[in-house]
Amino acid sequence: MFTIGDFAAFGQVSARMLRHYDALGLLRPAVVDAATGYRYYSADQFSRLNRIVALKDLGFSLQQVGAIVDAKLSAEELRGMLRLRQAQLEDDLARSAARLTSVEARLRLIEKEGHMPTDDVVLKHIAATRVAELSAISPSYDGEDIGPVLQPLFGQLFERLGAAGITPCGSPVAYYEDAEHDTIRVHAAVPVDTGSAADVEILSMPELAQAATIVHKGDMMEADRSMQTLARWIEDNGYRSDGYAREVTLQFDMDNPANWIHEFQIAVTKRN
Amino acid sequence: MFTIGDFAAFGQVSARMLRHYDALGLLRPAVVDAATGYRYYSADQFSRLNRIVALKDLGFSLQQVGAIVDAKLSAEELRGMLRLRQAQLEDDLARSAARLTSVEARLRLIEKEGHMPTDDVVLKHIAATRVAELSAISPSYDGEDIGPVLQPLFGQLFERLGAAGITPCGSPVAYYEDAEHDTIRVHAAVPVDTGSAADVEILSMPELAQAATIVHKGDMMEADRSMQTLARWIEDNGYRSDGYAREVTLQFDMDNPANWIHEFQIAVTKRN
DNA sequence: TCTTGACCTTCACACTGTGTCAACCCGGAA
DNA sequence: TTCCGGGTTGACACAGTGTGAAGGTCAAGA
Repeated sequence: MFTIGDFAAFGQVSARMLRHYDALGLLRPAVVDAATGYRYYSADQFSRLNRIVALKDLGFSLQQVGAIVDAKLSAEELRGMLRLRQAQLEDDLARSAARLTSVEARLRLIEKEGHMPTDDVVLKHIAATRVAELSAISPSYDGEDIGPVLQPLFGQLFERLGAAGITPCGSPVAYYEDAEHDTIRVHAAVPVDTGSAADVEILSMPELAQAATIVHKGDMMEADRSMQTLARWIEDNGYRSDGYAREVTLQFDMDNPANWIHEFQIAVTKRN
Repeated sequence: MFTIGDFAAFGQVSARMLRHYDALGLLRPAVVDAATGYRYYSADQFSRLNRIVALKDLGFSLQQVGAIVDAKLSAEELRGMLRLRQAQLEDDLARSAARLTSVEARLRLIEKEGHMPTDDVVLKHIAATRVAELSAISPSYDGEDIGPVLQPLFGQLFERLGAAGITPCGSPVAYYEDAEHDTIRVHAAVPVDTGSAADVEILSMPELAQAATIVHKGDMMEADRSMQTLARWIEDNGYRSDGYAREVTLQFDMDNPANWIHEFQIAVTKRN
């Protein structure tokens, strides 16, 4: 017979936990003194305790551990749980690794620049969106060329939507595609719930499973700054980017580009 | 201006969390309607939200995130936090990997044997212990040889301790060393707090930083069964064992070895 | 102007595993 | 008998997030 303290010390758990396991019915003391309430454990309860500890160390919750040790599960179910756990652990592993690269990337940045960046890149999932859009050709992927194409395009788009009585249900998005002869097709799109109009195209912008995003404040002429930060983050964190960035307009000010706020979203996949 | 729902949807957090961040002072809405209490966020708060999300994704607690984004920290402190985090992540990574091998080992076992083992191996840290002991030579490391040496040794040990008025403060431990001419030195030890006697040796059994342990029920003649389970676990989980196992007596019955309960403890280190 | 449905508010409880604190009781040694 | 270490119960705390109830608001359509 062991007192709770002795049993705990030997079993690598705290007395607190043994009481908790008692309360959960996971491990009942062999004897409880009716008068004093003292718990006494027998030596052969160590094997049950060990099962519990071993399972817990595998990362199972106490509830799962309870189900397993009380053999409420067939071998088949058990295998299922283990497989599930295995998958979760592989996931954990990947996530930890990704965090580690991120932290290391930040450390390198801080060593090099003496401070941490304040424009932060965030990985997002972007759902497919139904949009109304117009598109046109720009001679190059260059702020100077694109602006003059995009602005009137949005103007026209909103005008036509207004005429058709359609209200946008989200922020305007610009996106780009390579077109013939090294030109760029520029799309001006805006999410809409429902409705259609003959003079705008309605389509679904595909989801981006993983997109690296950054918020850019100010004139699009200075978009390069943010795009470089983004590119560097992608490089440093072990991703590869894919295609052109989408530009979501979060704040627009007709008169003062310095007040503009956009989010750039670029699809990425893990390298290796 | 975004309502909390829109801001949340765009920022990849739940509205619940935005309220929580507000409560923590981590991210206050740009405007709160005095009459209705509605929170409204401005577009340029996305960059702060992104910082928060990015830092949180690195695994920092909200409190730490708060300290970091409010720039209460020098670059030096920041670097310290990142280094610490880096170390923790490396740790996480190792732990996840170890769990994964364990789970995989169990899956293999279950595939091969159709059920999960009920004798569970647990990794423990064993602290250095002050013990009183006697030792003798056994011709081999073999149940048949060791038993007859060990039993009387413990008898004598307890007798002498009793005579010296010393009370053990833990369970008896047997351990082994190679001796000359392929013989084995057998130690019969028992933890004592204090006191000494001329006719027993007092020494400190060294700690075992990592020991794989298993509970063995029954006669020591059948110790092999448990030792094999132990050896296999060590192999399957990517450890290497080191020296002989210690045998801790948890339950002793003079008359019936079937009631004996021992724990075997063997020092291990990670392979690779 | 009224209804409706989606969205907002606060408050509160839940989860998990563990530590810690308080107030009090018990067992064995001096 | 007294004292101390250790036992008992009960409660609160952490962190981050989900969920639900009870009720107020906004915007669009009838």
